Amino acid sequence: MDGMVEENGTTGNPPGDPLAHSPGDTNSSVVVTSFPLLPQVQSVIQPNQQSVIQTPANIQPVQLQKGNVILVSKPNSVIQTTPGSLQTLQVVEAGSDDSLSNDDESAKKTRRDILTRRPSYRKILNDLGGGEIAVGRVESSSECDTNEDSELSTNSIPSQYQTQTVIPGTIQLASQGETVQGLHTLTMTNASTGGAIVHYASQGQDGQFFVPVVTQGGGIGGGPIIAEDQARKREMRLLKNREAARECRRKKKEYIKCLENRVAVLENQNKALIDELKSLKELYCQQKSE
DNA sequence: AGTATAGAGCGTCACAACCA
DNA sequence: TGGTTGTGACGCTCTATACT
Repeated sequence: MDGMVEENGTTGNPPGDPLAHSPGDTNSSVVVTSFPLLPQVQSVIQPNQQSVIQTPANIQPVQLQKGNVILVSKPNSVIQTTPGSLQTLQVVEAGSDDSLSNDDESAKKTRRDILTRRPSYRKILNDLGGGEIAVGRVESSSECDTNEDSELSTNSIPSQYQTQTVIPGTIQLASQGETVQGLHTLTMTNASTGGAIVHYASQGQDGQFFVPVVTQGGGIGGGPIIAEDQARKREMRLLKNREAARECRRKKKEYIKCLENRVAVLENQNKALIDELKSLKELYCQQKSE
């Protein structure tokens, strides 16, 4: 059932989850409740079981009216979704104006998604076809788009980074609106070692780096072919590492969220135990005075 | 309005661990 | 032993916010 919040005992954590529960843990005291607005969700957390609220990836919003409480009294309990899709749990007062703030959040997110990062100079160069851009021969921006063999399509170049030729051997990357993002200049000069020195200049940072050039039609001894193969391998390695880094960061964030959830659970449990101790003390004092 | 700063995200590099 | 993968570290860019 889509969006159903189901009680799940000890199977809620993926293998290797650092927050995995120990099956021998039997502490439990308090039960929780049902969700009045969601008839299909009842008794989601039961006593004497490790408490995990687990949902499929496409969780539906769960709305609690004021006064309802999710009380997790089992040590190490967490509230989680399917692996890789941890959602933020936001508890707002039902019927209050705060619930409308979700629109602002989504609008902010949409705005952030629209705004794209400015690619690095190396990425720009790779997108442009690397060293295959002939020095002094670039006559129009469409020249760069003819590199059909490139694994990275030039279509990925944001429209605001379209190129224009100013002088032979020089490529200027002008932002849309001319001066919104500043002007970046790539100047390529010949190098005696079969490559090109690329000088780049932009706001606040100038420098240069070497780009090997593969001549069209091959060369003597297959050297350019090897260079092309190495460049391709490097590109593949970078691409894989890029994705690996992305995945690694996603896992790290997920792990941190798990830790934060665990802190919240433990704090709630601590508070509940303190309250219980307090009430037991009062009861004891009453009985003693009688 | 302009500037400084913090925080977040990203790409890349280096390195260790793992595997065939 | 060479290739692959995961992750920490570093630098860069961008955005939001505070301050002047």
